[in-house]
Amino acid sequence: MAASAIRRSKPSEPPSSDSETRVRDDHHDSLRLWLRLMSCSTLIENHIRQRLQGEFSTTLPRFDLMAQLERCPEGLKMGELSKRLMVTGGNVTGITDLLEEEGLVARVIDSRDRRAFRVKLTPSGQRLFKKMAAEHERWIIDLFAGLPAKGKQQLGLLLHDLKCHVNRQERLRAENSA
Amino acid sequence: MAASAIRRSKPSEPPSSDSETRVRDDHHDSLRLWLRLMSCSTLIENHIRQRLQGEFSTTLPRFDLMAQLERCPEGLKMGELSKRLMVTGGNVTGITDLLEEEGLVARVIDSRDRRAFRVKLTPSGQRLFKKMAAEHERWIIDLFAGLPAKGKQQLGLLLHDLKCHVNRQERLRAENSA
DNA sequence: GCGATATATTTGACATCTAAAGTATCTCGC
DNA sequence: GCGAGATACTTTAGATGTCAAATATATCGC
Repeated sequence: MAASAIRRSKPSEPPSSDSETRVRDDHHDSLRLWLRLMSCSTLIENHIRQRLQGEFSTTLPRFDLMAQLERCPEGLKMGELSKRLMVTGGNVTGITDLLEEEGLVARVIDSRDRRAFRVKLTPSGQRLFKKMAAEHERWIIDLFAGLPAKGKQQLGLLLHDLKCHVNRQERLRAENSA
Repeated sequence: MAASAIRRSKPSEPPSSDSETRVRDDHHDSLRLWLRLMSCSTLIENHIRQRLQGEFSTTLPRFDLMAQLERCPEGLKMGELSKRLMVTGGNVTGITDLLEEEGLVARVIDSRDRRAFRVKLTPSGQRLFKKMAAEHERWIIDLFAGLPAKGKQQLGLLLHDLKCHVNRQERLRAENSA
């Protein structure tokens, strides 16, 4: 999480609309867009983080990890968790260790692959997560309450497009550098 | 940064459109919206982070801090940096320490308030940041290239609204709990 | 089967982050 | 001026994050 703020644009330019100007505006839009995305995300994230800490004495990463497990009752491998949470494997190891100490998740040996195991929610982890998820959902709903439904839908679609687009761009870059 | 993924919605519901269903859909939209926002933001953030590390051996928080200073040649107080970067003061202390060791920023004593000082970019910090900012801008432009300009503008507006809205909601909550 | 290579996870060193307590300085009321 | 409280910053302990190296096990070609 960070604000990633960049230099302001150049001071006022003459209001023309030749193609070069349009391109420059478009570039400027990209940068500004990124800053706004970042700052929205950080704002909400900090809010959720504080409430998780205040009301459940837990953290967002732990909540996120449990959320992934909750929708996979058969459990998930560490690597799978790493991919879904978009963090490194070492990080998943640490968070899983702590959740395991707290008795909320368990590492179950995978008989077919002795390198790996499945991480599962324990019954107590399931119970706790259920409570937290309900509260969490309410926080989000309240935070977004009053925003026009139409805007939310549009925003959702645009973010979906953006995500797909960025994923494509990353794939391209990976291929080119290979 | 985290993916913050939550339980999927309930399995298929009858296609009605009474007011309760609309409300439920709207709530579901809020949650999904938050997940998408988070995941877009994390995706791009990780991309930028890796490139900053790979090409300049630096990190996003350091870049962000320098970016704030670059647009304030007169320098910024630690508290001001903390607000703008949306992180705690202790965190700003740490990052500033490192940047200072690297000779990129300097703490300048404020004669009017001996508790505080102004943090400024050193000439060498200015030179380095200029280079990094140009590259960084190119990365963002490339990452967003191909996305329709109209969509970008719309997304920018919607995110702006969202940010203002969330800020209002937070203010309200703060007042109520006070 | 055996060795080369790939995959799954952990470990270690270090950079961010937070919350809370500590230190120094300012400001205001008297 | 002087003491009470506010403000600016640092420090501490601990959680989260990265990368790179280490460990253990699979898998594939031969």
